[in-house]
Amino acid sequence: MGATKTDHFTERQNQLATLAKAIAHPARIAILDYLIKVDSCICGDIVNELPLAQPTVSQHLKELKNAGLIKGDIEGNAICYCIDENTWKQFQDILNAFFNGYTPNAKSCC
Amino acid sequence: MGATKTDHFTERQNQLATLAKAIAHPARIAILDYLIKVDSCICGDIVNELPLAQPTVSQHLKELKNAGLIKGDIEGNAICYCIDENTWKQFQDILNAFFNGYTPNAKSCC
DNA sequence: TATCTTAATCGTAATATTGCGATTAAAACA
DNA sequence: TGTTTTAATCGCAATATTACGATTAAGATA
Repeated sequence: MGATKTDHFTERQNQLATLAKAIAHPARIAILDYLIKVDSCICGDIVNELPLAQPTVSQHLKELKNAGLIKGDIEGNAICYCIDENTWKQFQDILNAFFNGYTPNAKSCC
Repeated sequence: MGATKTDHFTERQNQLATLAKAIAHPARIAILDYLIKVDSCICGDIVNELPLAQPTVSQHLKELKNAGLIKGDIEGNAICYCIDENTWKQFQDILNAFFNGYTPNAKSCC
């Protein structure tokens, strides 16, 4: 055990969970914060910004890329990362739909 | 290693990550979906709704309660859970602020 | 070509999460 | 009181995540 039973849940529930997981680490939030701040996406000085070693940052970048939140372009021997506009908006919509799905109800018991 | 280096990130970054982590599991999304659906929060039949054993569900409920997303009232020997309206709204605001913080920029390199 | 720079990948250790059987605690009920 | 119901907690096994040193691959540069 220890493995999530993804096949028993709906595709939407799994997607939402995966999406949340992608941003469920302060380093990944910090990376996204940085990419937003410097918006013309300077590359590997992300490593200088973060209190983490290069392989660790690389691993977090990979996860963000897998989630689709960022993309990277090769530029010489450096790599230039930035927010993926489309996925970003999509994520925002999915999360909004989820949170807007709840409307407080007076007859709730607690 | 293996432990997240929370102390090197800002409080906001950690809060956002913790928040995301709370909903980063399909079972927890499913629990929230269910609580939203039945809005007058029926209790432990959450277990019947989910493909998971009672202790597992109990553990997920505990995590959601820790995050503040749900609260529980004792009702006889059963316990009645429901969405915590205030935290829910707060989460929505925090996530919105994060996602709205990015505005697509033409001069992005990729 | 040899060297430097940049960033991915490999391998491994430490820790966290997920899941559940067994047990427990507390209230309901016979 | 003894039994049933409900849900938390304990203890453990399986797996996932986080972190990083060492290595590697590829382009830049001398």
